[in-house]
Amino acid sequence: MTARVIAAHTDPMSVSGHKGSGSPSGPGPEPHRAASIRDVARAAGVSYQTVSRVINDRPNVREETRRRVEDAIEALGFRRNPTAFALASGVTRTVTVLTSNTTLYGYAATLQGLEEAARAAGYSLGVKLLTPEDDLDRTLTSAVADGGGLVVIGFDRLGATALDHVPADVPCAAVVEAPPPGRTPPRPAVWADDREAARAATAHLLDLGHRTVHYLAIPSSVGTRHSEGPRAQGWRSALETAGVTPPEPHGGKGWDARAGYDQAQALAHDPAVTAVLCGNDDLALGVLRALHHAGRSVPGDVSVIGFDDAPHSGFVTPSLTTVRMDFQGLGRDAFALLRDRLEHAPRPPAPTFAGTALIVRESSGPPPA
Amino acid sequence: MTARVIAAHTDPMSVSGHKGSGSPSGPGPEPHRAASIRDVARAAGVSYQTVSRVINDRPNVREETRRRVEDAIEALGFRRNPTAFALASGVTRTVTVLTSNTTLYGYAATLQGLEEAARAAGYSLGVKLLTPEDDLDRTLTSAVADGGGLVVIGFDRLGATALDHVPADVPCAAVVEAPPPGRTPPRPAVWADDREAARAATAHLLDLGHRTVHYLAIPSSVGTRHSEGPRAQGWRSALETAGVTPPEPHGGKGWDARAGYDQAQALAHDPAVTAVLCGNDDLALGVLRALHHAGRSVPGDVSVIGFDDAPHSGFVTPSLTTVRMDFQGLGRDAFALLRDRLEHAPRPPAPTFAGTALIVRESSGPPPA
DNA sequence: CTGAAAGCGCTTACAG
DNA sequence: CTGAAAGCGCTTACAG
Repeated sequence: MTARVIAAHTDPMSVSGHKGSGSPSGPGPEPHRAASIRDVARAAGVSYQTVSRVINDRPNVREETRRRVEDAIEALGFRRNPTAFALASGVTRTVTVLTSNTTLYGYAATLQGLEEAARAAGYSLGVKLLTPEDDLDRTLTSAVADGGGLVVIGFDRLGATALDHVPADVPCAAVVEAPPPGRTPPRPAVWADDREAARAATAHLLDLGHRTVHYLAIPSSVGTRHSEGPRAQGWRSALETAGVTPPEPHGGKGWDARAGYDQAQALAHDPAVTAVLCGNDDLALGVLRALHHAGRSVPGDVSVIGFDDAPHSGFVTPSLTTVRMDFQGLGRDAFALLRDRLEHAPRPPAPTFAGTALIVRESSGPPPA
Repeated sequence: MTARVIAAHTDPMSVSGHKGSGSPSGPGPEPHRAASIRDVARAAGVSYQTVSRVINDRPNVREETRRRVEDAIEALGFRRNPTAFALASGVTRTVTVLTSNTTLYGYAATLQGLEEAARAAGYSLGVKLLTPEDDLDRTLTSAVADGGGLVVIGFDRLGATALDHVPADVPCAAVVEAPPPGRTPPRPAVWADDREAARAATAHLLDLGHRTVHYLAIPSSVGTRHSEGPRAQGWRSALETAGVTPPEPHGGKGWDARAGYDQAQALAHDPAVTAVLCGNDDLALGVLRALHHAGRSVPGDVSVIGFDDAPHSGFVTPSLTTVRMDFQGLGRDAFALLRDRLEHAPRPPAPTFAGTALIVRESSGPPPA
């Protein structure tokens, strides 16, 4: 019933504190001031500007001089101080991602794609959590002050709002739930074709013979009242195409299995319901559970389809028919967009095509006879 | 089947580039050089050192002067440049977390706890992913160069190895799988009592009447050959206490449901097996699935217990008996440890007691008669 | 209580 | 091809 904390105070001197030639305390390597550009210059017998040229791969350095400097760098274990670099050059190889969540599968996977791309490009990655209680402007200002660029994950309302508040002159890319409205998008952004994916999932159920399909929504980043998210739109459009009047959508109040369970009560107990499309897999798990408690079988009595293809969705029973998304690809693409913006790329980034795909498993089938 | 990328190049000027009084391009606010300490000083009619005093809450500033400076700060929207602050002061309010994973529940939740604590303390949080392919020393050097402190998530071998390689003079705290061996721990660290939790879970199964309990392991951060992780130890110890010879543990080759499914084949098809403790909930889901495919019911034929209590574990069928962990608490505590180290706290941090708890649900019950 | 100086580690012009 | 100067925005002593 306990978590333990143990503290070891082995080194009373802060490495970040100003150096003094303090006597080495205790065993181990003595606190070692990092070599600076001047130390390297001295060791190589050149001026420190020349060192700067070498570490920045600038031309106009004699081959032999360059070699001597490189040897000194190696010998002293020199690494350029990123803080000083940032201050002097005005360039920060940093990307800060703003997100309201880091544990839900879609968010976590997007974050991972972002991280991989950032690391590959030599960027550091920062994370700032968006919370309703927190002062949004404060969070944004502090993110901007950190330098570098911003990537906002705009899957939900909080993220979308944050995106709207990013000052126009701050380099920023976004991964969003749906294409921004209007012809001149305010920001570089990436998104998956959720609308089409939802349409295909709904059509799959209709093709199976269901007379209609109910929808349990995730909270959307776009208006809750007058408009709905792309997944809901795709569902609605598939029904309309088939000449079916869409029933009232459910949900919209949460993302997790508990929210799915709670919000599916009405659906689960309505014998007319034979097919439910869910805004994500967690919600679908909750629906499965509600159906179980209502004594209805899946897919015998009711078919259920999820969204996102979380790693465990193929291993629950019944395994979940769902839409596979490429969140990591979205993250990578968003980083690429930001980087182009940051580094003044001459050409606009090439469109990439990461896929969505309907994965049919056990939870969907024909309606009861 | 597509993800779309759209690029908007609304602002050709980089905000991070050196300012020039560039003509404002297009609509929107013109690129605005952030106010500096000198701008504030000018506006307030004082020297910039006085501004420095005010923003650092230093004494020895006349009340009226302070007020004038604060007004100027407000009027100009001044925010101290963190990069310059870091360079001049040698203090970086940044924590970089090193982790091999960001999507598995335990990692993601720990990260979230870290983020919350960091934000509350006014620290920025960076994330660096640890990969087997990557050069560990390079990753570490770059993390250290970013300044501030490190928190490494040492749940697995990669994390534990990284922790071992952190130079002794770098401020660092860790969240680890098990208490560090030896009496003088090398680093401030936090951990939960996994051993005791696994013991309790195993005892629960024994109390239910099972003759023995099998174990499906997660990969451990500690030696795979001569030693085993704390969860395995707790399981083993509970069996031994009950006078039962522990069977050979399974698993150790992966963390997710697929790994659980694959590694549970032998257990699932062995009629003598009536109880399985799993290293985490994902593994348990895979075991449930393997059992289902083998035609064995849970908990009728076999009881299954997981670890971690992931958010959906209560909503699968059968719902999972599992051990609830306080990963967020672990993250918060690790940050507190690091902060104390960074800010030279006089007192060692007080031990905190975050809980683990056995949550009994549907997947465990008495053995078949 | 307040100001003038020097410096953090680097870069970008500007000389030679 | 290489060096001396000025500056990034702030802080920490040091004067008054």
